[in-house]
Amino acid sequence: MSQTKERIISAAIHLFNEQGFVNVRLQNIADELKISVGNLAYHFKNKEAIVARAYEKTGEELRTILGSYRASPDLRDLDSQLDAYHQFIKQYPFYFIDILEIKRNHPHLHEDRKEFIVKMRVQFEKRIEYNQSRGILKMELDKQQIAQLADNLCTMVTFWHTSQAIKDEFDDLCSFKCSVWLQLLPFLTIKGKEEYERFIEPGLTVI
Amino acid sequence: MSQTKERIISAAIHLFNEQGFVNVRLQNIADELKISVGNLAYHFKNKEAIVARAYEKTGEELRTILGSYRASPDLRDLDSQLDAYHQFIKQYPFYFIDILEIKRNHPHLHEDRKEFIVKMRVQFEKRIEYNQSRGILKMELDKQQIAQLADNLCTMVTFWHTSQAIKDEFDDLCSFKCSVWLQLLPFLTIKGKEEYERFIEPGLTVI
DNA sequence: GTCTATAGAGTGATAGAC
DNA sequence: GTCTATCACTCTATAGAC
Repeated sequence: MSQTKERIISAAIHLFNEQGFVNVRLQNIADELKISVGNLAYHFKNKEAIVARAYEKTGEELRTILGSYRASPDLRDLDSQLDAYHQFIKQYPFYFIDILEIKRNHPHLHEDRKEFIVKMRVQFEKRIEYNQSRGILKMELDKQQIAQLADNLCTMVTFWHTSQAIKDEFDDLCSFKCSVWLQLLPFLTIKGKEEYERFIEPGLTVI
Repeated sequence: MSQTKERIISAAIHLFNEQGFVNVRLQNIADELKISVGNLAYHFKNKEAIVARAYEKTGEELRTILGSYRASPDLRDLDSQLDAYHQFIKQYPFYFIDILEIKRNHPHLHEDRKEFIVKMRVQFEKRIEYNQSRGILKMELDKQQIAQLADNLCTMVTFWHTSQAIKDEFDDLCSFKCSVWLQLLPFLTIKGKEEYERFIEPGLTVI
């Protein structure tokens, strides 16, 4: 991909992050790069192509994060993944705003998102089950509850940025981890609490 | 307020719920009512006035729900409030989409939302503390964790609809309650579990 | 109160010169 | 590859007849 093309996507993502892609005009992108709208048209057929490429790029990042899942995902491994998710959220907040706009007007991109969310949920489920089998998480959680918990975790990852934005609060890592970990902490066994305290940097007291 | 004016708001809300207020044209509202756009202009100065009135109306509903908070909010009382929140979410989903759009372009309406969310969070905190003092919720939760938990509950109420919409799932009451209750169940004491099982209709097994 | 007609301000896409 | 100019379209707001 040509350098200008790259720069266009980069500028577009930057603006999408701030205003949502619906509110970004081709003119805005052109201004940001000090090029003309006509030049934009040379590199991308239309606005949709720009949006699609931006989503493609974020998709690649997400795939990387989801691909880093290991066979033995202990608590520290989960915590690392949360770091990765947080970095992603900070870098591509636009992926989490205008979600329903994407669903309505770019069904293909929405399908991709759905796939990502399913994968994310399945990973959370596997993590929970694996850590149950290790005696790290309580066994009282049944299948249905594990699915529900994994679902809640996905919801938190997906909407945490917007939730912070409403409150005019920053996307800081600690706050993100607290939101996520609080949902898991009460299910830790004694052994689980030990592992958590040993490996995870403090921020939230173990319950 | 005149009957036509009421009908306009009603139609507007109906369309906002489906497409988000940004995507609803004055023409759409007029078509829905089989009146002209010019007539719309007679009743409302501009589109913003329609949006503002729609939000005003939802605000009144929210105020009612938040106002039903009682001095002794046991688990059953919380469960009733969840019923009310769910009904609200089903009736006014538009309140939960385009949130950032409102923030950008209608700061005044956004301030109202922020106030509501603060009140909701404070109520959740009070509920948690009250039920701790009753021996229904474990005392291990400290101030910071209570605040975090209340915050997570608000996030769930705010984004549950959108979360369901992404998955093409319906806004059914049971699913909503499961999402919320799962965050509280692990903190129930023995006594708390008894009260939960006694009063709350099953759906999620007590942990 | 309700209508038609139109002004006026974008916005995306395209043609064609350099 | 990059630019200017312009077209075609959408949407809100307004004027004025009935």
